[in-house]
Amino acid sequence: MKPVTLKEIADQLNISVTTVSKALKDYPDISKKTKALVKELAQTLNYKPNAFAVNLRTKESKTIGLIIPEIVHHFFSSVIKGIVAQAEKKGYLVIILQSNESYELEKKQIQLLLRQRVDGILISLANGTADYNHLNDVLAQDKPLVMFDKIAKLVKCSKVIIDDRKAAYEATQHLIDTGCKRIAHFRGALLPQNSIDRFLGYKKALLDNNMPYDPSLVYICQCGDQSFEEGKMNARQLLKDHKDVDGIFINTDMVAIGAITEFNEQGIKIPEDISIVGFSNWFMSSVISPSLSTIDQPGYEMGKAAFKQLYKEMQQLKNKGPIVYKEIVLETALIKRQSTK
Amino acid sequence: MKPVTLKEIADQLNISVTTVSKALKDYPDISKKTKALVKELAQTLNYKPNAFAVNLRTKESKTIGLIIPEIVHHFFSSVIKGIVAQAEKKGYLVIILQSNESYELEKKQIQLLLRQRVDGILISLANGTADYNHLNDVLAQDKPLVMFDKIAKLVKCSKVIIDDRKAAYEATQHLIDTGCKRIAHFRGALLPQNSIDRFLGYKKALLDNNMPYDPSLVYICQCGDQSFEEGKMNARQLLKDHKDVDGIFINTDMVAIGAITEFNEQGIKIPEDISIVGFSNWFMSSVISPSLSTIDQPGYEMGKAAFKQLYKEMQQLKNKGPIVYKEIVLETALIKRQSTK
DNA sequence: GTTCATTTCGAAATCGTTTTCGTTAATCAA
DNA sequence: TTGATTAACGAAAACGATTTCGAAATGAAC
Repeated sequence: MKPVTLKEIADQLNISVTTVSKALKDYPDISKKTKALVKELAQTLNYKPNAFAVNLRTKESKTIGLIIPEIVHHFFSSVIKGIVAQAEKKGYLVIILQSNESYELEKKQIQLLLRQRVDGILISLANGTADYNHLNDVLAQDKPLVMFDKIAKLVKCSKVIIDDRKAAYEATQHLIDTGCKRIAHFRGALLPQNSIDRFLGYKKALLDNNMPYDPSLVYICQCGDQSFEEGKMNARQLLKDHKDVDGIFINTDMVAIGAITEFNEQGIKIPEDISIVGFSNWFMSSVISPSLSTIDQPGYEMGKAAFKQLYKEMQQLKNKGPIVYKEIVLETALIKRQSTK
Repeated sequence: MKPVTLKEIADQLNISVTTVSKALKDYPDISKKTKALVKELAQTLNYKPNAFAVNLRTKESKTIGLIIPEIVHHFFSSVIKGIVAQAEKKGYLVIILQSNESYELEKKQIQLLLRQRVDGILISLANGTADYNHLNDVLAQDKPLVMFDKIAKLVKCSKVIIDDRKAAYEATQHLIDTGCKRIAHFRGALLPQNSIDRFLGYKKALLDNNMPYDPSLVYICQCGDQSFEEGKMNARQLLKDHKDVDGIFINTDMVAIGAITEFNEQGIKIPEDISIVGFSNWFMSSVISPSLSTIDQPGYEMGKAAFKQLYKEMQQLKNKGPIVYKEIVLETALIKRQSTK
C-alpha cells in the first residue's frame, strides 16, 4: 500500500529514475518509445508525484494563504468563494485562517503561513490591526502579498478595494436627494480604513450640500459578531438622543437590519419617519421588510480580482522580474429599495 | 535574503548540521552549552525550519483538506469556522475547496487533496454524489476521512451528523400539536441522506398521529443558490394546488424565508392561515417577520467535532494503531417562534 | 576510417531535515 | 593499567523528485 515512486517505475522498466522523470515531463531527449512505456506504467501503477518532494525541489507549493477577520459573514464568505474558485482554475490551493478581528492572532497567522512557505498571501485586516510589521515581514521575504477590502494604505503592496468614500458619498447624497434634512451615521470601528473612508464620504456629502456636520450624530459599532444587536442598540440610543433625525447611513447591512428591527418594534415608520441606507447588499437586505436600500459591494469579484493580482505577482517573481504593485478599485452601485423614499 | 538553513547555523558555529538539528529539538545527547549557543544563533538569525523538507522527511504536512458543497451559506460557514478554529489549536492548517454540489468537481478535489498529501480529509457531500469510489480511494490510502452533515451511510468512516429524522419528526409533531391538520413538506434534493431523513421524519410523524401521508403535498427543491426563489415558487404552487394546507415543514430556513415572503406578499397570514417550521436556525430566521420556528442545527459544534475526530484518527495512524471509526450524533433543538402557534 | 553531430540515456548533485549508527574522548570501576 | 561505561558529537543515509552535465551509441559526411 506504499505510494508509487519514480524509482519503482524505473526498476520495473530497467531504466533510470532520471529517464522516468524526464519521460513524464516530456523532455525532448527521451525517445517516444520510452515515453510511451513510462507513461503507461505510471498510469497503471497510479503514480502520483510526491508533493513534498516536488515542493522541496521547486521551492513552491502551489498553495496560498488567506487571512480573513470573520468567516461567518456574507460578504467575506463570498470573497472566499471567489478566491477559491479562481485559485483552483490556476492550480492553486487555499489555506484559510480567521483572525477574529484580533491583531495578535493575525500576526501569529502570518508567521504560520510564512513557516508553511505558502507562495503568496491574501489578507483582509483585522479591526485591531494598528501596525504593519508583520505585513512588511512578508514583503521582506519577497513573498507576494495582496490586501483586499480592509487594507492599510501605508503598506507597499497591491490592494483590491472599492471606493468607500465615493460609495458612502452616494449613499448619503441619496438620502439628501430624497428629502432627508438631518442625517445620522452608524460608523464602523475606528481603525479600519474602510470605515474611516465611509465616514469621510458621509461627512463630505453633508458639507457639499451645505448641511452641518454634527459629531453627535455619529454612532460607532464594532461590526463584529454582535452587529445586529449593535444596530438595535444604536437605533434605540438615537431615538433617545435625537428625535429630529430623519435619515441614517449605516456602515453595514447587518447593523442596518438591526436598526430596522428596532424601529419596526418601536413603531417608527421607514422611510416616512426615518430613511435608511446600508452597505454591502447582503442578500437578506432585499428580503426584510421594508427592504433595505444599500450599496452593492461585489464580494465574489473582489475575491477573484485579489487572487488574479496575487497570481500575476507570483508569476513575476518566478520570472525574476520585478513585482509591480497595483491598486484595483472595483465598482459599487447604489441599490434603491423601500427603506428610502 | 535567502532563508536561513541548519547548515548556515552549523557553519557559523563550526559544528555539524546534525548537532544543530538535535540541539533545536532538545535531544538528550547534546550538551547544554551547545544547545544554548545553537538556540541563540537560531533566534538571532530568525531561523524557520523549511516546511517542505520537514514534510518530506516526516511524511506529514500538518495540513488537512476540507470539501464543502457551498461556502456562502450560513450553516457551512459556521462549520468552516469551527473546523479552522479547532485545527489551529492543534497546529493544523486547513485547505478549503468548494464542490459546488457537483459530483465531478468533488472527485477532482479529492484527487487534488490526495496529490497534495494532506494528513486527513473532512467532507460534506455534494447533492450530486451518487457513488463513493473517490471516497474509498481515500480510505484505501489509509488516510483518515471524516464526513459531516451530508454523509454517505455506506462508506466505512467516521461521521458527524445530527439525527435528521428525529429532528424532522419533532418539527412536524410541533405543527400537529399546534393544531395543523394538513401538513405539507418542502424537501431537499433526492440524493442527500439528510434530505431523505428529514422527509422520513416528517412522514413518520404524520403516520404516528394517524394523519394520512399525501405525496402530492411534498415539494422538492435543490436547496442550492436559488433557495429563496425556490421557496417562493413552491409556496406559490402550493397555494394553487392545495388551498387546505395549514402547515409546512420546510427542509431549510432559506427556503422557508422565501415561502414566508411569498405568503406575506399574497396576504396569507402566518401562523393563522399557515404555520411554518424551517430547519437550521439560520440567524436571519429570528429577524424576519414573522420570525421563523425552526430546528437549531449546531454548525460550529459540528465543525469542531468533525476535526476532533479526524485528529484522533490521525493520531491513531501515527501510533500505528488501528483507526476506530465513530458516528457522532449532535443534539438539535426545536426553536419555537412566531411562524407557529 | 576519421570527424562531427545527433539521439538517447544515466550518474550524481541538490533541495533541507531527520535519524540511525558510529566514533571519539573522557570518566569510572576494579 | 585495563576494560567498561558514558557524554557529546558527526558522517551518512534516507525522504522523492528535478536538473545539470556528461557519456555512449548511432548516423552522416568527407
